[in-house]
Order: sequence, then C-alpha cells, then structure tokens
Amino acid sequence: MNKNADDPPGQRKAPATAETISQYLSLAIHEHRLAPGTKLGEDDIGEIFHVSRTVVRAALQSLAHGKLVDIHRNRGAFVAQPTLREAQEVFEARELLEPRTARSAAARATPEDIDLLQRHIAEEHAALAAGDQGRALRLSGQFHIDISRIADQSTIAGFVETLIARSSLIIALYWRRESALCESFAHHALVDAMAQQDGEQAEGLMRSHIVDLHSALDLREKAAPPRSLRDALQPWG
Amino acid sequence: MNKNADDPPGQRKAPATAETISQYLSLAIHEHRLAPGTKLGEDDIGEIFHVSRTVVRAALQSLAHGKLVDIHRNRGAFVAQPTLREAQEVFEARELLEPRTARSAAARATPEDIDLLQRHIAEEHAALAAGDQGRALRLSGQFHIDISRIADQSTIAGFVETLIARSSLIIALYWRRESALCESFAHHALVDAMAQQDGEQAEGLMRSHIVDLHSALDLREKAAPPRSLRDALQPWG
DNA sequence: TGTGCCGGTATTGTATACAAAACCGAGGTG
DNA sequence: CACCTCGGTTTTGTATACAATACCGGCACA
Repeated sequence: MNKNADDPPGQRKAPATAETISQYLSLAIHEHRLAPGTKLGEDDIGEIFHVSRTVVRAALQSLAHGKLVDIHRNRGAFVAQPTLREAQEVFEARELLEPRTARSAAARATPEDIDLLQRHIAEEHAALAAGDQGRALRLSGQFHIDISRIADQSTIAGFVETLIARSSLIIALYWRRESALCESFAHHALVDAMAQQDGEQAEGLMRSHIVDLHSALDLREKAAPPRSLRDALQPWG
Repeated sequence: MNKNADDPPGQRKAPATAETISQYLSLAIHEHRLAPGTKLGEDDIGEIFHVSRTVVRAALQSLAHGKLVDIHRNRGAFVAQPTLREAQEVFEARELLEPRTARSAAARATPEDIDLLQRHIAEEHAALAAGDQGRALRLSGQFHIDISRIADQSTIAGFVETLIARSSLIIALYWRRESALCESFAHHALVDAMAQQDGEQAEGLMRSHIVDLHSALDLREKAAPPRSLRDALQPWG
C-alpha cells in the first residue's frame, strides 16, 4: 500500500500525462465525487495537476469521446448528464452485450480469474461496510469490466467499459433511494456459476442482474429540475 | 452537385475544424485511399488544411479513439493495422450487435427510411459499375450504419459505426481477392425484409450477411509480410 | 563487410501568447 | 420593474515557440 493509485495528485515529481489526468477524473466520476453537470475548467484542472491547458484539453477530449463529459464549443467541459433516453439505451446495450460476454467468460475463466473476481467482491463488501458508497460503486462496475476482460474480447470489453462508465453517471442521476445496493448477491452467484464453467447459468444470471439494475432506475421524468435553467437548455449549445 | 462533400480541402475560405479534418481522414480511410500503416504527419496534414498542428492533433486523437489510427508516443500517428485477432473480434462483435439491430430497425422503419436505404443501394451499384471500388465500399458500410440509425439506438449505433470503420481497415488488409463484392444482393434482401416489417427475417439475413463477410476474410497468417520489419514489430512502441 | 557510435535533422510533446467568444454586472430606457 | 445594451472580465480556441525525443546519415573500428 505504499503507492496507492487513488492518491491525490498533490505530490509533485510526476509530470502527469493526459492519460493520467483522464483516468483520475474518470475515477472521481465513477466514485460520484464529481457530480453530473459540474464544470471542468481547463485552468482549474491544469493548476491541480501542474500541467498546461494543452494536456488538460487532451484529457477532456478523451473523456468526451467516452461520453463522460460534454464539451460545448466556447463554453467548456462539463461532467455529462445523460438523458433518460440515453439511460435506457445504455442499459439496453448492456443487456445485449454483457450476458453473452459472461457466457464466454465462464467458458474461459481460470482459477486465477475466479480468485480475482472473488477478491473484488470482498473489497466491494468491505467498502460498503465502511460506508464508502462511491468506492463500492466503482468496484461493482470494475467487476463487470473484469468479466468482459476474462471473456478475452477486447473490442467488446472496450464497449462494456464505456457503458459501465456511463452507467455510473446514470446511477448518480436516476437511482431510486428505495432500492438497496444488494447487487453483491448477484455478483456472488455469477462468480459461482463461472467457477463451475456453467456458461448457460452465467448468461442468465448476468441478464437478470442487468435487468434488475435497469429496473432500479427511476424511469419517470425527474421531478427535481436541473440546478439551473441554463443547464436545462444546454442541449442547444 | 455544386458542393460535393468529397471535395478536397484545397479551396480555402473555411478554417477547417478538428472534426472536419477527422471526418475527411476517416473518409479517405474508408475509401482505401489511405492504406493501413501510412504515416500521418502533423505538419503535412496541417499544411493541407491550412491549420496549425493544434487542431490536427485533436483530429488525430479523435481518430485514435476509434482505433482508426495508432499513435505512438514521440513517433507520430499511423493509419491503424488491425491484427488478425482484432479482425476476428470486430466481426464477432458485429455478429452480436447488428442482427439484433436489424430486427429493431425492421420494426421501426418508415417508408422514408426504406427509400433512403434503396437510394444508398442504388448509389452503391452505380459506384461499383463506375469501377470506384473505394466509394462502393464506403457506401456499403454506410448502409449498415443507416440501419443502426433507423433502429433508433444511438448508443449501439455509435458502436456499430466504429466497428464498420475498423472493418474497412480489416478489409484492406485481409480481404481475399477471390471472393467478389457481391454483397449488394444481401443488402437488397435486407431492405425487402425491412419493408415488410419482418424483423425475424431481417435479423437472420443480417446475421448470415455478416458471417459471409467474415468468412470472406483471409484468416490465415498473411503470406505477404508487412511493408517493413519496423511496422511488423510496432506493437512494442 | 558489418556493427556500433555520434552528430545533425526532422518530428513530436508541452508551454505560452494572442485572438475570439461567452459570461456578468452596471447603467440606461421604455 | 423589466428589458436591453454595453464594457470589462473570464474562459476557451488557435497559433506559435521552445524542449525533448526519435530518425538517419556518416564515420570509426573490429
């Protein structure tokens, strides 16, 4: 634990590349420390990481490609605010991609892979027990990404990764309080199926798990309006 | 035909944004006028479009995100050369995404949509008849993109779009001469199924169409080595 | 002949300077 | 009081300057 990847960039000595910065911002978004709609000023970020705006811009453009931030010309970059419609689409895409991926993963998973997944679940539990919901949420997403990595289809894994990232924003916006974060059970069952190389079962479990997540979103138009009228009309930018 | 989108950027008057440039390069790649492995020098491109390297870099980074170009640090940007493995993955992903998409599209297609698709097929035929294989290939890809647009799932449509783009590179590298470009028939049958709102049929046709494409690739290790040893070992970058 | 070193040259990476556009608040006007 | 206008301020967009690295030729040497 000497060098924790979650360390703030405060300590100098590393010049910080664009990739570093985008990963760091991405992490903050995943952990819900950067709320949707937050403005990401180039000067601010550059000051934090001690780099020029050139590098920051590259990082922001990278994030914009993954739809984690929206860039409005001459206005700047903001943490994305997926619409209800986009939210639907993201989960529909996940329903299409992930079950099949889980099946492949089950067929290919080595004991080490199973180990890794179980460690992740344990970490997730620990984070949840410690009350660190952000971290738990991120690890829960990481679990899905790991599965698609195990499936050994990097192309689809890349798609899944962007979908998970967007899901994090969607959860920030549309998650219903009532439904508890009881996913860990589903994850555990999934690992069991994979440990037994039962692809059929894994596929089914993954499908219902994602359907569960999907149905835990509040699909109705938000009662609470966006933080400002300007934001409400941003699509015009 | 006054203003053709395919016009070279020679005529000044428009300052050319990063998006313009990336679209233009993307088009050239789709039409096989830029071969895989071609170096894309920043100064060269900047000179062609009369912009500074700043915007060129943004365009190249954008293309790199879609895996159309590879950027090697301190070495520059090159038109991507998908490996055989990546080629497999891309077509497997297409087999997963597009049939389902075709089904949705069939359910939603309006008469105008059918019209658009038929016009595209006609254009494709015309280009083929005129011997412009590059253009025909691009239009054939556009056909697939249009279908995913009709399905009205922009997220999946985005994935399909990047897969089509990469397919263009894959075809450039691994297409077997022997197999003719007889896809038009498959496209025609697809439109017919969609015109009748027959989703089941459309899904099946799309699946077998993609399988056909996939099997028309040369899956064996290339007999012809890459243009240079340096390129052959680039993954080390 | 082939290999390794080494300098100049070309190209990319980053920071900075300047231009252009959006933001914001004060003041004027109906 | 609402609305519009206008100037200063802030922030982004683009070009350029400089630093760092890779490329490529010749030359020495085994």
